[in-house]
Amino acid sequence: MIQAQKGTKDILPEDSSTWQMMEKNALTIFNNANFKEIRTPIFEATELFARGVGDSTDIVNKEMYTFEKSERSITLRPENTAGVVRAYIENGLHRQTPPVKLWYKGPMFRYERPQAGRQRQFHQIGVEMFGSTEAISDAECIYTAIKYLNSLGLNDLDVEINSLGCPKCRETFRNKLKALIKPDLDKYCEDCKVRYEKNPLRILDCKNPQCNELLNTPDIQNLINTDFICDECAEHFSELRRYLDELQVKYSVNKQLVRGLDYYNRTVFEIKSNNLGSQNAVCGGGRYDGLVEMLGGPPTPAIGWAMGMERLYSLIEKQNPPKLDVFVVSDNPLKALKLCEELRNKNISCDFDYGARKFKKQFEKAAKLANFAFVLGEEEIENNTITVKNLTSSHQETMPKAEAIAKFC
RNA sequence: GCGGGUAUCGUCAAGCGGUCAAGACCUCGGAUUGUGGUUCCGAUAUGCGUGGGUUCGAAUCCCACUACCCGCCCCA
Repeated sequence: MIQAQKGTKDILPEDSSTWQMMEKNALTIFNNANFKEIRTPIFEATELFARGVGDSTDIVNKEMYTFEKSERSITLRPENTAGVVRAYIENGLHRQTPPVKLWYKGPMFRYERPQAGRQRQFHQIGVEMFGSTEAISDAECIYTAIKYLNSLGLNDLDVEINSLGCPKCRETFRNKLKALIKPDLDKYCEDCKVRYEKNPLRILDCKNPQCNELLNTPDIQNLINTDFICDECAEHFSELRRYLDELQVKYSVNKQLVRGLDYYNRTVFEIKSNNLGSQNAVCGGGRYDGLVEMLGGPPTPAIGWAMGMERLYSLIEKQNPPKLDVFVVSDNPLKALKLCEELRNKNISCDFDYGARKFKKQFEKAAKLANFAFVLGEEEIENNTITVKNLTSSHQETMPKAEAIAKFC
């Protein structure tokens, strides 16, 4: 027996109403806020992710599904920001009046050990906004995420924000941090030694107790807690905070929030739930003002976020699959099919029994699947009538066919 | 890459070395021929993840393998 691959899952019919609800809410909320949907390919040139996501990230170093085809190196997208940026540049979307607001949803692929809230193929839904540095766009971006989550019935969530500063102030901070870490570098974990060279900020994110201990010196804590970012970035951040306050968004500032992707600068944020187990982030995002230019486009500020749909799914209340409007009960399958088609053309959902089984069996099935039964037996066929039975109240009535159909239009 | 756990019908699940591998749900059929959601009856694993071994005898004990799940790391 061939099984689904490790870390992949079938989304079964019983789950589909819930998934459709997630998608429907996204469509209305994002459309209303002038986000346009974009769909990019599921595979891209490996180099796009190596450069776009960053070669110091775990995603690029050990989690990509990469293969060679016709001497090209191809990778299944591990996230969608790099792909959207590529499409933005390639299709000249930067010629449109800014800001350009996009949203997407679709499967992503990361080769990791699966566990609760983590699969190898999973789905993300996200937004990207290009062309504005204004803090108000950061605020709208975060607000849109919260609004979407609320629409799914998720209100008990923790929003954390931080500012990483711009490349300039980050450089200063980075050097100061490296200087403070250097004397004890050999005591840090292997990962952190690599991070020290490639992306020292990520050391702040390390979960290793030993490293945490080492970071817990007055000098380092002082550096983290003193605003290391430049005046301009600080102003941007406080502006954002003011906007969020005005929008009555509850958040906390987490100075150690760094995010694992290299492209972020200034604003970063995460939205977490306590009901998820250890993979507790439902949403992560931030500003990436340098990425468009780095991938060959004109200098363009941008900000975005992504949510893990499977994580959302496990948090939201499951939707019951909707019942059919009508189930046709008949001992003449062909006539039943024809009646069904007539109903379907009028946008009435319906089905019938292929086996011309006993009416008892057909009613059993009707009650399970539909709100109404249309009985089309010999008598009804002869008189061109239908017996309409309300399966909730058990009330039934025979009437001309046209009248029965009209009742549902 | 490193820890821990579990594998019995489509699903949940009992079984702890000895007649035919409980039970429940689902599905299908029946309870005098066209009316359901209640009730009653019946059907449905020569099979207990795979391969070895121990034993007169194994789903039950031992070994190996495989798969999946959970945690670390990281991320959504």
